[in-house]
Amino acid sequence: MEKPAKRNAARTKAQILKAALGEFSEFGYQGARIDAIAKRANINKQMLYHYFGNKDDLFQSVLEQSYEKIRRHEAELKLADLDPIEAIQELVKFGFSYHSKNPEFMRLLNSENLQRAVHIKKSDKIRHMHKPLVEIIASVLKRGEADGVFRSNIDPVQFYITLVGVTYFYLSNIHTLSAIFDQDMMTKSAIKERQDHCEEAVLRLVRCQ
Amino acid sequence: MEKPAKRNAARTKAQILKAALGEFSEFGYQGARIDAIAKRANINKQMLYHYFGNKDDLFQSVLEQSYEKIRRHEAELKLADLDPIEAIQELVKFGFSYHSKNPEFMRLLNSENLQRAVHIKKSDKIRHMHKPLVEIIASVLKRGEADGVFRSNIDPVQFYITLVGVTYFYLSNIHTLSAIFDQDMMTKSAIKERQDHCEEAVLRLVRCQ
Amino acid sequence: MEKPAKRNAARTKAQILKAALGEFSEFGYQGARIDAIAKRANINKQMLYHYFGNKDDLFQSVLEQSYEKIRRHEAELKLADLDPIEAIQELVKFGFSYHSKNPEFMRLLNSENLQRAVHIKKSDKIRHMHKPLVEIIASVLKRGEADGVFRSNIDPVQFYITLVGVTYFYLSNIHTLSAIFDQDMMTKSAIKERQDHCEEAVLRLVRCQ
Amino acid sequence: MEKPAKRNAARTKAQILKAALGEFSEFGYQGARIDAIAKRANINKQMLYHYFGNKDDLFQSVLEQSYEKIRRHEAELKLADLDPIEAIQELVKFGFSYHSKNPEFMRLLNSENLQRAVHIKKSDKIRHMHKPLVEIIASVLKRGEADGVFRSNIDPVQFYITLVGVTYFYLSNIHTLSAIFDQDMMTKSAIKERQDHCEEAVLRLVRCQ
DNA sequence: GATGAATGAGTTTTCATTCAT
DNA sequence: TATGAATGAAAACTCATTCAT
Repeated sequence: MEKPAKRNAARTKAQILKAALGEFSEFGYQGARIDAIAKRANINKQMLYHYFGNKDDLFQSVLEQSYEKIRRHEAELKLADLDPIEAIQELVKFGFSYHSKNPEFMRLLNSENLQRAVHIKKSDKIRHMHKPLVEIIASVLKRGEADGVFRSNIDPVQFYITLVGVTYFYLSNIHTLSAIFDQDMMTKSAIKERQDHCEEAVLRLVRCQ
Repeated sequence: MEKPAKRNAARTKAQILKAALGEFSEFGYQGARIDAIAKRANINKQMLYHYFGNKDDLFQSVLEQSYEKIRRHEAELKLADLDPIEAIQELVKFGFSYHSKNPEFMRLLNSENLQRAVHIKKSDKIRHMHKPLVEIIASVLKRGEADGVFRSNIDPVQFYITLVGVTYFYLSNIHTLSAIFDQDMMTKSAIKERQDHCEEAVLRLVRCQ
Repeated sequence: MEKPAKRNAARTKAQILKAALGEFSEFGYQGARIDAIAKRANINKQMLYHYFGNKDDLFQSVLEQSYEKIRRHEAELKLADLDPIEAIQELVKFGFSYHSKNPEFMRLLNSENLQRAVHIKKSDKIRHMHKPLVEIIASVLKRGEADGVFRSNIDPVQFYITLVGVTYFYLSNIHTLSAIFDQDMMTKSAIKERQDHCEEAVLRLVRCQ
Repeated sequence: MEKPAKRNAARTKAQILKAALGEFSEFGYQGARIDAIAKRANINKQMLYHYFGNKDDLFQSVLEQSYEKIRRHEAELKLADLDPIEAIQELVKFGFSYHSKNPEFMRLLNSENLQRAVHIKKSDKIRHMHKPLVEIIASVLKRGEADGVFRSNIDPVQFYITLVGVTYFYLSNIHTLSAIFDQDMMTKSAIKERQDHCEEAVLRLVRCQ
């Protein structure tokens, strides 16, 4: 016998978050519709307000959840167990595969930048999520330096932004890039080619000589 | 003597485009308000529809104008007159200064990517604007290779995307980056630091060894 | 005790339909105003969109309801119980009294013809409403023929169109006819005179000799 | 050598009237657009206001011209030269052929009835156009009575309305009738069948016994 | 006589949010 | 916890008409 679908706060909330992620990432904050989210979540609109306050707070929750997810996946890379070069390669690979498989996150950030990061700024959760990441990067760079394979004095934040910039920019702007360069950049081979290029660029950035 | 403010189609159109650029870049396509554009342009709303059809077409016109502008500025760099290394440095510098001074363009692209490049895809103008750019880049890379300072077989499109990625990504995502890394990335010194980092990264990408 | 005026979907829908019938018939589809309908219905405009979709669909609903009503009234005439001559007289009488008392229906049809029947064509409901009517007419004609009072081979659809034509045309075009013939055709006596004339015309059409 | 297209009041007016007839009859008074009329007429919108005042007055002008045209054609039938039966047949035939070839007039009247004949009521021209018509009909009926082929005391206005009703109603409501009876009533054979039926109906109405 | 730029009020439709049950 | 009816403000877009040249 099926459990009754009623009165299950946790599931309702999860449904709403999932639906909201879909809607927000598809249309951006401004283009997303509360009605559409409710329909996607198969719940009553009022539930959404009950659990999440309003559209802004809901967006913030979605963003928090999404940041948590990517940071968790990054943490699972176990970069500390890899030698520095491999760790960098792993990071590039991860950037491509994660954003390819989860393009919603890029689109969420896209929208959030358009909104000048209002939601992130309000979220203590998100703002305290990134120190570990910087520390992990810093430690990889340190180890590489110690091993004599990486240059010294590479700023981990700058490096991270470059790493993400080369990979993420391609994927997040893939629509405009495909259009202006008149080539489909979403094909598997195009993405593979790009990934190789990025690996090259990032390694050359850190390596000695 | 004041020129009469009335009955001047060219000026009206220019006012509308300018106002639309401001509004669209500030709030994105979805967040922009036709009423607000009309008010900014100090014209009657109907004029906007008269000259530009509708919100979509207006956005497209703004985008076309903006692409024209940046490509025109790029063309004025006279990269052919510089030696290859200098040309690359000039490109990095240009990327920073142009987008710093004209952040509207990045925000327009941001919005356009959220819309999956619908407007660019409709615009023949834009789609035929980029061949010259690729050719210029290719020629710089060729010259560097001939001079023995650049590696061979660097794809100009890949290179360009990387070049833009490292510079543009920082500036276009500056709000979220500032928030998550809890540092103000919009200060002059932060931008200078980033620019140096980018120059380093891009040169290392193309240089031999 | 008063029933509470709030939160009653059925009543709200009925109010909207009634108000829409009034507005559409008074001004035609194009002349009708959604705002005016909402005001007449004493409801919020959005309710109208919530329940009926848009102006077109609302018009269609009004039309369906109106067709249902007249066909229901026709069915209640119990023509099968009358002898053929009386049945015909009853039909003429009905045509006059119904359209006199419910001029909205004529005006709706007037508007719908101006729109080339777009709404009817979209409505399966309406298109399946008329077979019974034709069958009833056909059976009256058959009985009259069997009784030897009516001519043979009268097409029921042609006959029905003529029947309606002579009665309905007078009432539906009463404004232009009154104006061009410079007589008030809306007086009781004028309508009575017209009705007698129609009865004469229709009976002469079907009778033997 | 071509005459210059400029500064020709008569032609401009004629173009406007023709365009207005097209637009008004296609969409009705309310649905017609001044802009569209100007475009159809290939003239400047202001010309329309210059020559015809406003939308209402323009509609009235179109209506007057259209009534003039049909009355002129009717007058040319030379019914006085025909024997009464033939004259009646001629009238039926005329009704069909005229409205088939000039459906704009019906649509104009359709719209005008929706507007409760406001324009006709304002037009002295139209209101004085119909006496001759009634007189011609009356004279045909008189002659038929004198010849012993028509009944006596047939009211010419009633008769005329019936005559028009049976023919015009079919054509003016052809869209709704086709839809509800699910047959294409616009085919040549359908119109021929209807015309025969109408002739039968009208003759039976006037003939003795 | 002719042009087309300009206007203000209005039209349909949408949206985030709240209320009653 | 859940439902869906109800709201008011605002969104994009349109229209008849007038003004400046």
